[in-house]
Amino acid sequence: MNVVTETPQFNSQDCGNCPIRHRAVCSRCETNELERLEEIKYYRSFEAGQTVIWSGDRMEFVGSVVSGIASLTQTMEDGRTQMVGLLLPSDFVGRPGRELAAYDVVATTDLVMCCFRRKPFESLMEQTPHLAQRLLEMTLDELDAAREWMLVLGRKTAREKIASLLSIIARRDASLKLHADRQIMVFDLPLTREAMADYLGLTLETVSRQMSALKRDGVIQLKGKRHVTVPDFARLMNEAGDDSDGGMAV
Amino acid sequence: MNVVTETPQFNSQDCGNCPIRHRAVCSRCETNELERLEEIKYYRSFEAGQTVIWSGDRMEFVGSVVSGIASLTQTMEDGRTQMVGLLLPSDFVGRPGRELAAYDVVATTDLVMCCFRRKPFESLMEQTPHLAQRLLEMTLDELDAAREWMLVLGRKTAREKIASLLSIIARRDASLKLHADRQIMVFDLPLTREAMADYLGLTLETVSRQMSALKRDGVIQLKGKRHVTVPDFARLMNEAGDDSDGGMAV
DNA sequence: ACCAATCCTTGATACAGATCAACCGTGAAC
DNA sequence: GTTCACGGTTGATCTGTATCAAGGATTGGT
Repeated sequence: MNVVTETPQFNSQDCGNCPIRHRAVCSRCETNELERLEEIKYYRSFEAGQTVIWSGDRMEFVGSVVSGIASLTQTMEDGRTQMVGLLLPSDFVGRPGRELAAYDVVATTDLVMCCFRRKPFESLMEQTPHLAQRLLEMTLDELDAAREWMLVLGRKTAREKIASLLSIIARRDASLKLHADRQIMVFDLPLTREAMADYLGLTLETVSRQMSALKRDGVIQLKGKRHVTVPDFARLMNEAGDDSDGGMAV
Repeated sequence: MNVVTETPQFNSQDCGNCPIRHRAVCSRCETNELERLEEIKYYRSFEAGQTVIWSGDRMEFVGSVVSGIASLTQTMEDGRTQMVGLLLPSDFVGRPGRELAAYDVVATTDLVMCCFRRKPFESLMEQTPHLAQRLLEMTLDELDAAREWMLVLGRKTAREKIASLLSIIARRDASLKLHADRQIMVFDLPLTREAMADYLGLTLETVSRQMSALKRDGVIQLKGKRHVTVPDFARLMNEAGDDSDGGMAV
């Protein structure tokens, strides 16, 4: 348990990002349910690189990412690792009903999480039907993301994999400008080359080479190692092997 | 819509396999809810190779596999395909709230599905909290399976991939004998070499070669192309690169 | 009995990405 | 100011899997 601070540095209003609470504030919630959710809520902060929870640890909480980025990682005995999920703000962590964590959760940037103690959360879920419905929606979205990623891992080339990852991060993180008829996107990569490799099922050398190739070919521009400009988002999508309309699975 | 028969060849009692109905028959269900579930239920049969639904089609139903095996498949414009899910008996198909199918669903063997018309199922779900809770559990299990598969696709060798697939099928399908201290498992492969390749992110030639190699090395025995005997399940698990205890993510 | 269609196996060769290795740039510690 | 650690780049070479190609086994149709 690598807790750095447990300072409640947000008040209730700041938690709009949290899909659980956000959804809880709805016409169907009775006041006391909302209060009970507040009672079991607390914040935790982590520094980049810290492990939030180890696979096999007892899960004392569920919660969602308020700010920063975390990753879900699986590791084989011989050290091969595969990132199985990227947790961006508003993503949910933890599984109601599960005692032990199945994956390592690592903060890849400084991270703030909105947590709920698991046991009381579970009982609240039984009494508050729309909590389960909301979690179901979120879980189905995650399942879609995982399946989309299976196509990336199983069938795409290294170059397509990189482009796929960049377009996912751009879609969720980038500041966007419209320029003539192109979408220009600018963002900071929250991942090291090694973390990108672990997500993409590649080595860090291959990631580095393909990043250089995409830069050379004008698909992206790099300032430093991490600051990325995508001059034409449709081109990036095309490099990723996806439909140019940028549509997600519907 | 490749419906072959819509004959209700099962009566209510036969549907014990269906997790939705199974769960519906519980102390918390009021009789009229159960009756409403019966009203919107119907069976559909498919022959091996038939497409249950195409990606992009309107989803008229959700449901679960009663017998046989189906696969969820994604295809890129250039024809590369990746299987993103294997649907075994009791697995759920379809997403409440989604209008259009995101994946092709194909019967890989003769298949019987227990279906519920989607719209009424959705309203029933809103009124019957434990249906959403049950679906949440099932979806979380699928998410775990998808993430386990991401490790297979991203980091395992061809030989390990084959062993992983065989052990998954063996765990769910095989008849099991205990012999001395070994677990002997016998089952029929429900997939062609090509379907295995699509699941594993390989070519069918590589699948064939690795099957031959596993046979040569005594990890499996083959009678014909499809009938598989695993003389020592722990050995197969070891070949898959997993813990020898055979445990799933918990 | 023959043919055609599937599904599968095996061999030869090509190539994408892994591996091994050297080196660069930056920022923190002393 | 030097050193060290870390993240990143690039080059040379190796190798696992894809690709291309030929042919075998089984099944069903005529």
